Amino acid sequence: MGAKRGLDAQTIMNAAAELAEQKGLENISLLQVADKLGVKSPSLYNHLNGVQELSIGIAKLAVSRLENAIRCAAVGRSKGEALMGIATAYRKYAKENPELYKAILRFPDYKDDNVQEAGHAVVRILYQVMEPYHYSEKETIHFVRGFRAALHGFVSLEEAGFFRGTSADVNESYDQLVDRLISSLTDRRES
Amino acid sequence: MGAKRGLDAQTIMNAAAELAEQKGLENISLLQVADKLGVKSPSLYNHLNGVQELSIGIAKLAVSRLENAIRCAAVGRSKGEALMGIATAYRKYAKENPELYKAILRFPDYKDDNVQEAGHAVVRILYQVMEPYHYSEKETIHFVRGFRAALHGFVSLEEAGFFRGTSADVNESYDQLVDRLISSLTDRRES
DNA sequence: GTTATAAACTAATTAGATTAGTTTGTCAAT
DNA sequence: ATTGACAAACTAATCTAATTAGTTTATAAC
Repeated sequence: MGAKRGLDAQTIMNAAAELAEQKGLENISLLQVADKLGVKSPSLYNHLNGVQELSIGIAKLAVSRLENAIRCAAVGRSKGEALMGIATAYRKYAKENPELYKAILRFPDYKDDNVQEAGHAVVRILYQVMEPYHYSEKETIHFVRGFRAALHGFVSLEEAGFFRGTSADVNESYDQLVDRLISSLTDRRES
Repeated sequence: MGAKRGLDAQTIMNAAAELAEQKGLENISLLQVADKLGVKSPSLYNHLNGVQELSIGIAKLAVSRLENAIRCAAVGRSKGEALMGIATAYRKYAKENPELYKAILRFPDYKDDNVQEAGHAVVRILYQVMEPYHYSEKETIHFVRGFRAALHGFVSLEEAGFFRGTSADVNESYDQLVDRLISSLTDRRES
């Protein structure tokens, strides 16, 4: 029977990512991924070493798509405008791919250089955008950490449903948060 | 055999929380919780309806402890000082209880009034602290959402290991972030 | 003391991950 | 064109975990 050579790791990751977005990150199994691909679950072991590698693969996929989205948002813009564009793209990505977005969080643990590398991609774009401000390296790092934390915190609390109780416009809350941080930057420059 | 009446839901949650902190939130099972309590896993079903209720229980526990920690941090302080105290206590809690902290995120989904209630506890303290600023209700909500998002985002990226690559002091990054937000508040008042 | 019941138990089913060992296409060298 | 090696699929089996059904037993109320 065995129809040969149908699969590779990338195909598996794509199928898994799609399944994750449909059924939730927690609810995917090798069994279901294999089903979706028309093979038996042990066959997947020819291309990956168990379910943890599946998680890593999904996380890499998620990060590289996020990186792409925010890179696009930054081109042709600078300083505050670029940061605002990145913030908007970041939240848009998280809203459109909530399960993939969650996958990003649970992965720097994996001590895989390749993965570490991917994890820094988002930050590297922010460093580039920060260049025109001429901050010191340390000051840049501090700001970028905070900025990214704010974006991540907001979108993940939003997705988790923490902002549902109150009526105030969530877009407005996000804009205000991002504005506060960007303003704190320009204020410093002008002082 | 059956030794009777040893358990209740609270005892189970406490054991589960302890186990979660030891072995990781993902790695706890009813089997292990039951073992730790000296019973068989089906016995747990007399006190809860499956593994999801265990998650809910752990989450409630985690939130109520967090609420307690930040409430203590706020007493006797006001405005910026109170917000800074809360920020410090928030991060301290997350660092000391990383697994419990993670549990908080995956729970507002559960449509349980009791849980929703607990989820708002942290925010309610922030509303109280904001009162002296005399912001409108909507403005208060916007700020509180952003503030909380920043705290959450920072501690969860930190715990996930996203700040490991660079050498800059992480405490300093956090202080700067919180300062930026608090300053943006007082600036507004003074304008 | 008897009895009802809650709380424990055992046994069995299901889903999932993983390993071992087997089969079968495909490709490359003859 | 044939064949032999290997990669990639397979089946079978094991293990862990959740969950359900049905049974037993301690205790509290009478």
